[in-house]
Amino acid sequence: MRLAPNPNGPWHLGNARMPAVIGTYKQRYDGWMLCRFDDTDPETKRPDPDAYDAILDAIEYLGFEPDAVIRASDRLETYYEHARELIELGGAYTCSCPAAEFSELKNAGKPCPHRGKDIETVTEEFEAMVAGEFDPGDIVLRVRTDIEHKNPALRDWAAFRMIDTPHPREEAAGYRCWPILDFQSGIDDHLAEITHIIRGIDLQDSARRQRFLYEYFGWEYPEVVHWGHVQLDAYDVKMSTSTIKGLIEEGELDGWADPRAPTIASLQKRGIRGEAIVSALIELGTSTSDVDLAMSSIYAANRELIDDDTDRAFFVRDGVEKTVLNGPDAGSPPVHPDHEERGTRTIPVDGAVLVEPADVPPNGQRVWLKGYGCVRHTRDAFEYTGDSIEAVREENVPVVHWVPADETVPLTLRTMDGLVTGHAEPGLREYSPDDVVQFERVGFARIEELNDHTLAYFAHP
RNA sequence: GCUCGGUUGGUGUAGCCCGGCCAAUCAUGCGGGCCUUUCGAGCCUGCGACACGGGUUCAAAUCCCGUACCGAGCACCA
Repeated sequence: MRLAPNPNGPWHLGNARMPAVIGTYKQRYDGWMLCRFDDTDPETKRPDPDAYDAILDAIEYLGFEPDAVIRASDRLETYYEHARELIELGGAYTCSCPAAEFSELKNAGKPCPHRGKDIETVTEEFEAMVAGEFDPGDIVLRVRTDIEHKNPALRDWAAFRMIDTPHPREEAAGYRCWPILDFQSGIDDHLAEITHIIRGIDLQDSARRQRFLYEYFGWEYPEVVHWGHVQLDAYDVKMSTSTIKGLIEEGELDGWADPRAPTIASLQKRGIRGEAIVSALIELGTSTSDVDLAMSSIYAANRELIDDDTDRAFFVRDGVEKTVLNGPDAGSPPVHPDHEERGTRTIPVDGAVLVEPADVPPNGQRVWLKGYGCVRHTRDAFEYTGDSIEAVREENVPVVHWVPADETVPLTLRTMDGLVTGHAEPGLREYSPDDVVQFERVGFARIEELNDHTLAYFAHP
């Protein structure tokens, strides 16, 4: 199996489908998996030098490890060798038609004048291409298929073209004659002895084109599956590498890990496990129709993975301060409601607490401060009532979260919808960056920074 | 315009190849209830789909034809 990403930027969620599905097949059938960067376009889909490692990191985060990693831009000589061989086999010719002109002929099913060139001329011209003696647009090497093939997409397709823009990788910056994906990946898949290809529906005709190549060389084409496009709900930002890249450059997004961007990096920041992403992606299967991925299915998978061992904590948004009268000195809610053995956390109450505005009961009504006890809203304070828990069970007194007014951890929660400020309980200081906690009645969050200004990323409810 | 592919509940998916076991699976979502000192978890329960029209057949989600809608390719992008 192979993953063949174009390293033109860090990954979004759609790209994760490759390792998720292909890597899972590999694991299930004890296969072999190559990661090959198909970086043969230094211009239009120009590789981003940082993306190579970012993609490898993303694959690792998702829980997979390629058995080998190669870059197409290291392998130009191999492609040239095969092009020479193909020319010898009569399977390719150099063509200097302007693109528009060739397209017209092709659509009419008519061969262009260059199709009949002899092998010597073609070889000579191809070597001149390799030597960089042509300018972009002047000439291409075409694969001779069937100019009258009923599917115009398959007729005599281009295999190599000239590009003046140097490749961003220094090792490949000297090349001017670059193969087109259909040629490059076709050759590479065979040389790497790939038996199964899984990729996007946009490459359906690509497989048909490559079969012509395989026929010339007498090779057997791998099993191939094409899947449709994935769309996400819950995001305003389109899932497209170039769109996200553009928004970052314009300053609309704060980098690839901005929670508003549907990127792998952003989900990682939010403390969502790669495994959860994989399981949601696996659920999509490999149908050729387009599919909508509900973020809720990733959240559901993640919740199942982390709920049991994630500690609980209080985080009060936009806290309203209330003096507490006649109550105990501290509250002690459990660390995890389903695991008594993990004990309780102690939250001191020094005369006043902060609660969320919506949780302040009408005057005269009671509310249960979780892990502390029942208070009644009188005048402008919370008066401890000493009621037993029966007040909650029998009399429907609401249970709310709270933090002490004095000793808190000011915290900014970064969500998909922007920043939320508030205060977390003092015990949050005991955690470390990268820890995930569940803020009760708010949701799961991953701690990013824990110094003067504490920052956490919201994962999901 | 030419070519190729697709269409099962809100979403995803199983079933389709090899017609009957499908009054259509599972998950997620949403609603209700129970439980719970979280709006989390758990338990119970409800909602909701074979795109449409013909044909073949004793029998069609499944096979054939047509229509509609969606998508992909026809790049010197990947």
